[in-house]
Amino acid sequence: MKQFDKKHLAILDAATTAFLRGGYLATNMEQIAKAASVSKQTVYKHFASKEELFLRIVEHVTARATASSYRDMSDPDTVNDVRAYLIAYADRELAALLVPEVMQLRRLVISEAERFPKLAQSFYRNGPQVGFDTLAQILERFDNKGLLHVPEPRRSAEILNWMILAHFINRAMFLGDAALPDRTEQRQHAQRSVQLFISAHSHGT
Amino acid sequence: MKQFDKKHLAILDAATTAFLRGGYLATNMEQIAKAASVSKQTVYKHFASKEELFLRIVEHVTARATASSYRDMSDPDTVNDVRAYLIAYADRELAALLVPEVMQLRRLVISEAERFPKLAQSFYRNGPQVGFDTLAQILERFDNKGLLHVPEPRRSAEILNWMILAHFINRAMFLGDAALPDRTEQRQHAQRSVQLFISAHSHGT
DNA sequence: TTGGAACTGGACCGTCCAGTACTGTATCGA
DNA sequence: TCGATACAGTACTGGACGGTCCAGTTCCAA
Repeated sequence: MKQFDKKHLAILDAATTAFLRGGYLATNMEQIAKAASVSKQTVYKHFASKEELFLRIVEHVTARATASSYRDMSDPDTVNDVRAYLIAYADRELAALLVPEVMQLRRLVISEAERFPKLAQSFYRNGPQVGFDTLAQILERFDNKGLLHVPEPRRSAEILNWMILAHFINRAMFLGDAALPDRTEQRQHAQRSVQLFISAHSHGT
Repeated sequence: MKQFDKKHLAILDAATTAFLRGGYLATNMEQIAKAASVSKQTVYKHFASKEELFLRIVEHVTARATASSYRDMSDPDTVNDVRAYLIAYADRELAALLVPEVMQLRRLVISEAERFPKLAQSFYRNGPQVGFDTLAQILERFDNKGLLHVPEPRRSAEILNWMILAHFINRAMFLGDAALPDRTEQRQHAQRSVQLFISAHSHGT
């Protein structure tokens, strides 16, 4: 690996940590340079401005978080046990999203939603909305196969998605990452919320 | 009203607007002074520092928002129509919380959760947690009267609360206050989420 | 080995901002 | 009416920070 690329990554890394921790305004370019063991000039050689560096980083972290969440799920068409499938889905989502990095990213994007509205829109599209879409497709398949009664898959997906995630995410937004639930608590919550949803959407109720 | 109190209120007002709009760091004391038609000296006569002014304002707005939300609900013990009662509850909560002021306050507190952790904790206790408590009590009464089957009222309250609020709040966090739903959409959502909850918690399911 | 690109370290510029100091004026209670 | 207090307006201090500049050094490919 070239020296150039090494420094580039070091800067990205240091900037990611710094911005996620302190937000946009509270982070200064000298901190970043020092944390990357690099001179300020070098930072500006790689990134035209503080703003550009910030945008690149958010983009990067967003992509990483989304990718880790909605991957490797088995095809809902080959599934019979709806309950087990949805619990597995919920559990995976909780495990992927309830981590400090994603929580910090959320805080950061919300903080800067006024200053960088496009950034916030992009985050929402590539984050939560992907979750709704994925879940809506799954629910629609189950409805088609007669396994579940879901006349409005998109609405139901939005509600179910937040039944799974909202409490822990919101708690962490305010009380910090120390308030994030451990895996045991996550699994219990996955079961509870999916059970509630299925009870309401089984046929004959 | 004394001149002193008039200025005091003018400063509070101007600072509220400024901080809610731009956040802590992006707001400066001269803006506030000018917006309040007051000299900077006068601002510092009333509030020792930027930080103190900020804390007072958040406290003030939090109290106002909480008060407007959980008030004037009829006694759940005298109620027979659980569905209508919960829909009214949900609808009131949506109408009270899905307003720009509360959304801006949420963004602000989340932004500053690192810098002012006590503030964020206080917001969470006086906001969301009050909602959980209120709702948990209601559900417990209904369970006691045999109108609903809710073995874990606290957990159920957390889930129901976010079924009602999470989607719109999260959308507004990222897409801005223009994405807030109108009253019609709020009412529909109140019905949908309460209906889902009740379907799952009726006896015999 | 050599030439150019990348780099360091630090000085530097312009700007912004919290908080203070000072001068003169309006307000108000006794 | 008189004295104290609050006030406007403005200049100022001290420090932080984004971004630039420059002189000298290190790295690397040809």
